[in-house]
Amino acid sequence: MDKWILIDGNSIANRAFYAMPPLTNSAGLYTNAAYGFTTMLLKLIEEEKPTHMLVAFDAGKVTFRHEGYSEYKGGRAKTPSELSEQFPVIKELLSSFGIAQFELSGYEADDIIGTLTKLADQQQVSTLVVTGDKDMLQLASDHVTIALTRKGVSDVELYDPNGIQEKYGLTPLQIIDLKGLMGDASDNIPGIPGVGEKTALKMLHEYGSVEEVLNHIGDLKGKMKEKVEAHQEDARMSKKLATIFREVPLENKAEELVYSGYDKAQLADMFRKLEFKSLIERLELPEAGGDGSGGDGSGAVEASYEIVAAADLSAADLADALAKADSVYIEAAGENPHQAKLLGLAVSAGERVIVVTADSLLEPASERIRSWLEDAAAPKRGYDLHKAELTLARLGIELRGTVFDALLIAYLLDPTESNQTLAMLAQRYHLPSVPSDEAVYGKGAKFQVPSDDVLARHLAAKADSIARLVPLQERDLEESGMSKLYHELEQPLAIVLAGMEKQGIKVNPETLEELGKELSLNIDRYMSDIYSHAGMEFNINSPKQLGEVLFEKLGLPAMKKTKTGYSTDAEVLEKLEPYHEIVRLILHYRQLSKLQSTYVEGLLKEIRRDTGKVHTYYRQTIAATGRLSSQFPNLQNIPIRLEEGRRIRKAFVPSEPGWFILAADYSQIELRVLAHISGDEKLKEAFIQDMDIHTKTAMDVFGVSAEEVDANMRRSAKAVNFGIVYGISDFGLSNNLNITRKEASKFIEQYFEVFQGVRGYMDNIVMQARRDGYVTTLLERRRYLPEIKASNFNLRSFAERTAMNTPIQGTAADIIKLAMVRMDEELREKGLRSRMLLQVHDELVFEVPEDELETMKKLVPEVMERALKLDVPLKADVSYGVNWYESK
DNA sequence: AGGGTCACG
DNA sequence: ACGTACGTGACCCTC
Repeated sequence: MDKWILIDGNSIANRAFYAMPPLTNSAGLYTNAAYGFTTMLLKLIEEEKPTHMLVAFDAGKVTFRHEGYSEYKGGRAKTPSELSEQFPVIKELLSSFGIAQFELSGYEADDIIGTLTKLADQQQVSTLVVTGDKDMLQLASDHVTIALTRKGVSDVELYDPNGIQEKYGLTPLQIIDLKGLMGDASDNIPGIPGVGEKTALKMLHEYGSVEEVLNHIGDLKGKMKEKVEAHQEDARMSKKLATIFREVPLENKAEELVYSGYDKAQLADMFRKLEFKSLIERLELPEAGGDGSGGDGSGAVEASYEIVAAADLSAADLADALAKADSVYIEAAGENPHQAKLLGLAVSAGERVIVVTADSLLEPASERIRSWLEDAAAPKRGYDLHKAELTLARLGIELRGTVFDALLIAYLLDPTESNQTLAMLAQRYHLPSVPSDEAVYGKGAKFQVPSDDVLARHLAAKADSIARLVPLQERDLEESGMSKLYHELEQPLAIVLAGMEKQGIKVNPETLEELGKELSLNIDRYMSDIYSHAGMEFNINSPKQLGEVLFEKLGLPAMKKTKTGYSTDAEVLEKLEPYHEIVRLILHYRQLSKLQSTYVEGLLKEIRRDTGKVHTYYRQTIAATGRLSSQFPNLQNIPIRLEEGRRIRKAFVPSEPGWFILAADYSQIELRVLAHISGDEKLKEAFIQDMDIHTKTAMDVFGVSAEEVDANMRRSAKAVNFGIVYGISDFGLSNNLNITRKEASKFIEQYFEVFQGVRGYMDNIVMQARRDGYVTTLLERRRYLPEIKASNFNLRSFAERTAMNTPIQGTAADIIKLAMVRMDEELREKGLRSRMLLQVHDELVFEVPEDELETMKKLVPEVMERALKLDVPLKADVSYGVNWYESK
């Protein structure tokens, strides 16, 4: 069975270019579009196993479309040189792959592909068209499926005629009419001004085609009638322009499409030239160049070190090596450091890397290494030493003297990058390549510890890589002004966090089990009620089955769709409540089963048999804003908003008899931070006078006195305040308050009238982000926002909101981190027995002996409030009780 | 493995 | 016109 894949080269190159970070090879050549294109090709070849492949490109600047309409594609921004220089590279890549490429002067890629799909239809060959251009949907048929790139390049959404019908309610050919009515700004196709997708779809559902819409102008009303009347010609021409020409003279070129696989060696050469190291690995292609000498012209430094087993060194040699250690790498298998198995460690010292396996580390002979790890005066430069500290702690080894952590620094340098592995860092800094963990260990069920030899080499490569990273990352940290943030905040915090995690918090299983029994009874009751209302049994937990019951069997109106079907989330269900009794039951069922599965059963599984405690793992290098995250279990999302769930907190108790749980949380920290960074006088004044901020906002926005603010006004003001912190949009606010966009827009305008300093901040920070490419917090934490310059409205708007939100959320994160480091010092210095256990973004939780209650009630808020001096006071409220629930 | 949903700040 | 509020993690289902 033949399978054709036809790729819109220009469209995919564009997508890849904007989806990938601005990657260059060491010669300075931009390679990001080529890289994205390549990953997509590899994926298509692997998954689709095509027998024929073609990449079509647009040729030249003028096509037949310009004959009737010279403005076609006018006003389009020039292709940036960083992209255009990659087209020859991409074409060369395609040759290496052995994939055919066409371009024909006077025609666009669409037309070539359109012509070939016509052929595919005639010959009934299953064909996949890959593009980022929605226009191409018009080519879909029984044999032709369109893969539209969604996010990035490799992620595509498939459309056949049924899919198009589902999504738009149109046939493939009507896609042309859609464009005819709404136009396309990127191709400078005018359409009818004022008609967007929504209006166009409505018209087409009613009349079927552009021509029929024009025949029924009489039925239209008001402004819309005038516009359609005035732009009839535009609509007709737009339809013509949007029609893909399917008669390109290609003669018998179809034979050239045959694809018979790529030549590994040839492709490897190309990948080496472009320095696609991870792809070379992925193909299991031989690594670049010979070892040591020669080089491959990539400019990468060659690794050269001797790997020595610690056991083979004399005591004197080992002591000598440890004294001049450049770096250490400690390997643990498993994601959860409270359970991870230590595999071994490697210390890089000059020309040698000393390797110790996990087993031998615990033997008496390794005493010298253990004491080195515990020696606070011996500096450790490593990678993810927070995790290492926890893993070692379970073996009775206390890691001390951390001065440099490549992971933590990589995170500060780019907190949005999720792949901060040493393999990736080595590549980014053009260091000798480090194999990926996946390549060495396998992943998932296939995970396997390799032979001692292979393991030693892997650990050595990592330790060596860290040693090489030290000067480079230190330079970058200094250049970006984050040295102080690292040395005085993040690194000390890592130690404090590890202490909290090792301590753990006691959870009473009986309390949870009791709650679980009660939940079980109720869940069963709701289940049978739901079944009887539905008239059948089904899996309520399955959104798919639930959707079918609600929207097909019971015929409730579907409000929202997801990628895979009907949306049944709480927002939708709440709107459906009046239609059917079952909806309320489902909402309750969902609430209860969430509590049962995640918080009763989930938490019970995490309680350590021996200590009765749960030990979370705070991750310091995940959140893009600088916040912490919490895993295994997540103790930052324990229920509180609803009473039923809040009762879970009764299970969190002190670990010593007679002690108390004490919790302190910042009041309105984000809005206080906003008052400070925006300098807004009104907002500052509100906090200086310690007013209820939402009431105050309502007073100012609605122009009423405190007594006149009713519950509804306060609720609106609260939503506006939230919106402000998130980077407000009228759409978001309207959604939240269930009001029209117009009304939301008016609210926002009124807010900005009053809080002009806030408006100034919002405008300013977006400009700043555009100018610098990043935004910062008060402590100089940085977040890059490359998409702030995107031409795609969505991407750009997202980046703009992020620019507004990150300095606020990030500064709040800075502040509580400062408070934690200070608090840890205070507890130590004052010799208090109280322990800091948890952080929940704006809240700190302690366990406190009774005789320290008075001290802590004063000390904790004081430390939190003095963590950083702002133009407005910080405020922390404190409370305590016999469990977390009671400390409210 | 990825999507949907929902818990928190 | 474009279609979203900012930041996370866990559980369940589906493929």
